[in-house]
Amino acid sequence: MASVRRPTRDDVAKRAGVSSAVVSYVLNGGPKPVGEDKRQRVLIAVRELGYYPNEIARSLAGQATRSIGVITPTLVNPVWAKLTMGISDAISAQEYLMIVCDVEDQPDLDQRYAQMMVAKQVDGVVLVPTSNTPSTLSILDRGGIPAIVVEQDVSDSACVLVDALDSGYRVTRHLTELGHKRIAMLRERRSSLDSWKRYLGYEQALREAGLEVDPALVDDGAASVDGSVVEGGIVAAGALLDVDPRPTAVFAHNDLMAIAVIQAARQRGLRVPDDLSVIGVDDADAGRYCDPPLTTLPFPARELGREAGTRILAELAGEVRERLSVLPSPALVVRESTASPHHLRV
Amino acid sequence: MASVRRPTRDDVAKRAGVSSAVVSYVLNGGPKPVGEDKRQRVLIAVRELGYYPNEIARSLAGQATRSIGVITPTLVNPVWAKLTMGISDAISAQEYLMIVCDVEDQPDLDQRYAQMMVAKQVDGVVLVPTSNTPSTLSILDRGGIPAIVVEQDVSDSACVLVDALDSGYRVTRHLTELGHKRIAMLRERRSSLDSWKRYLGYEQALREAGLEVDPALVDDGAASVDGSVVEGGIVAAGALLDVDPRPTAVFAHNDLMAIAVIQAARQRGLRVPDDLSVIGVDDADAGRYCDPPLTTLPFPARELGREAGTRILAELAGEVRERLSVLPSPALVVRESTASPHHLRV
DNA sequence: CCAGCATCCGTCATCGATGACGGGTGAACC
DNA sequence: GGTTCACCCGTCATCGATGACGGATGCTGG
Repeated sequence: MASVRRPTRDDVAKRAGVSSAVVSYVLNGGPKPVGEDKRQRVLIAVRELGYYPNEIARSLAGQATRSIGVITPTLVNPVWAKLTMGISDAISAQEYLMIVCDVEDQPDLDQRYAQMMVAKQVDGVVLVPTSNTPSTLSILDRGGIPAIVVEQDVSDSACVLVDALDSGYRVTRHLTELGHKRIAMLRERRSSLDSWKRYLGYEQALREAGLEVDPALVDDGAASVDGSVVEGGIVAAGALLDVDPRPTAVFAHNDLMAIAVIQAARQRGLRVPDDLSVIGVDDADAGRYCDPPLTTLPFPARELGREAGTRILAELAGEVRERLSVLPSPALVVRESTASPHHLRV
Repeated sequence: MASVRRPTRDDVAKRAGVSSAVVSYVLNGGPKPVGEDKRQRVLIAVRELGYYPNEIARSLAGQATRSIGVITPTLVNPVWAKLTMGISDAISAQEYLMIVCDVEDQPDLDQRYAQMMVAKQVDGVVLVPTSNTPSTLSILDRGGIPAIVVEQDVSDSACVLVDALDSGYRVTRHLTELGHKRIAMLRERRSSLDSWKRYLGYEQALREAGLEVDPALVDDGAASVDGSVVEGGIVAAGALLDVDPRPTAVFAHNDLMAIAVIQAARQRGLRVPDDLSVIGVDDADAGRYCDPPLTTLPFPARELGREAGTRILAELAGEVRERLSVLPSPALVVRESTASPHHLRV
């Protein structure tokens, strides 16, 4: 374990035979120019000592810590993991570091983390929806820390989200174009905003296709299916499949719920896509390799994160932007879980 | 945007009519006791002002930043994401924060991150294998920052890893117990240590079952299959399946490669598990929902992370431990991709 | 009544940087 | 040769905490 004290700026100054301010000037481009000879001597001393400034001290003196906090539900859900990487993409290019806090359903942990962010003086925070966004936001606000909210539209706060209405519309449109008339939607209770907007897109696509919205075909699922538990979803999916007349297609809130639908269908002896088309959202690994491979609308998590990171940095730079950033979903990935309904096929 | 200056310790002192040292004493349990009246006044002032110490300043003065750095290949791979959460489990309980750096195959980025960790004075670093571990370690070491390496056995460094030999042994044993005689192994080139140790376990299990190790049945796969690309693995898997006489079981390095094996088998008209048993490692989502559901040995990523976090903290506390922590794998999850070989069944 | 000793608490140097400010130096010009 | 002005660069207050150190206060006992 190295225990030699790291060289400080004063050490450099001494070795170069200049004052410590000059070292700062050379390194940070001070307000005044520095003579060429001294500049060289500083540079040499820096190299010889392997000096680099202590960020902690720099943060104290300056006002910035060059770090961004990320408060997220859980990295176990690949969507949030990708989002986090997107943030990293955007900020690491500017030499910012990322402090990651995963809340994972622990009540009030988001607020405690927010408090720690304030104490640690991060320059900004990206907040992925957790239990109590508003109070978390107000802690940050009181601490004077700019925040940007992802996938939630909180009034007065900068937000980044995907165009969920369009997502719902495009998914549903894919099904109507295949000729489906009875299209069910399996929503998710928790992420209400998204689910609701997708529902509006669903309605819109149905209307455009001249179809009625049948409330019996819309279900709010069970508890959220977060990264692993399909089992719970199977029950909800089953309810949808038992409606009479049975739907010929199901639009599930995410891929895991879509897989639940597939399994529920299998339990009832229905074949996918012959008897039932199923479509999800996210483009999760599980959907890619399940049977049949799932048609899905990818969720642009990484791009979302990138946008969030970029916006936070822009805000720090004093740029003003629209309060909302709305990103489009990528193109639909059509695999084998969707097809025209039976009666239309040869 | 709140812009009012946060109260400082001096503000508290002034309001309580005491000196600033007393505030510190009350808050941190100073070396000397504080009179009850003043203590109360400080506490009241703290509450009224909503004061909490500035961590940056505290870090400068004290020597600790109460933060741990994590340098990881990518959070897109759920294994590392879970590992990261495990670290968080361990350290957040002690009010430590986690700085996450994902390197994602960018050469030298690990070293740049290490340098930033030193500059930021994190108290410790958990290093998940990236391209050049040794030089990254030496940067940290020169900076006087304790590090712990995960899933790599670097001499002289504290390491945390799973008992890969035992993993390989148990996976293979499952197959021999089912009665398989020709068992292939699909290794991974990149994470050589793990793959090699599992191979040793594989050998051991074969020997115990009185079987020969046939080099033709061991393949080093193509490039790593990291979180998404199964396609590349299919080719390597195919080569294994074309050996004559054909293996009746394949032990794949991870679930995604196992899925590749399943797909290669399907391309050849082989049925799993009737004609071929397939087993993977990790317990990934994809394996749970693929067809047939994959038998797999879960990889205790979260526990690994927890152990790494705990050890770093222990080291900071001055506790001395064994250089190596070796964790066992969890119990095998038997699903439907493994069965007794054809000729043994009724 | 005062020395002696606890007990409290305030002063201040320190951590390692930043950058405003002002003083010194030398060249140019009159 | 003296003034003036640029141009450099060193001094020092500051950021917001910590905690060693020693001074003041009050109580006790001789």
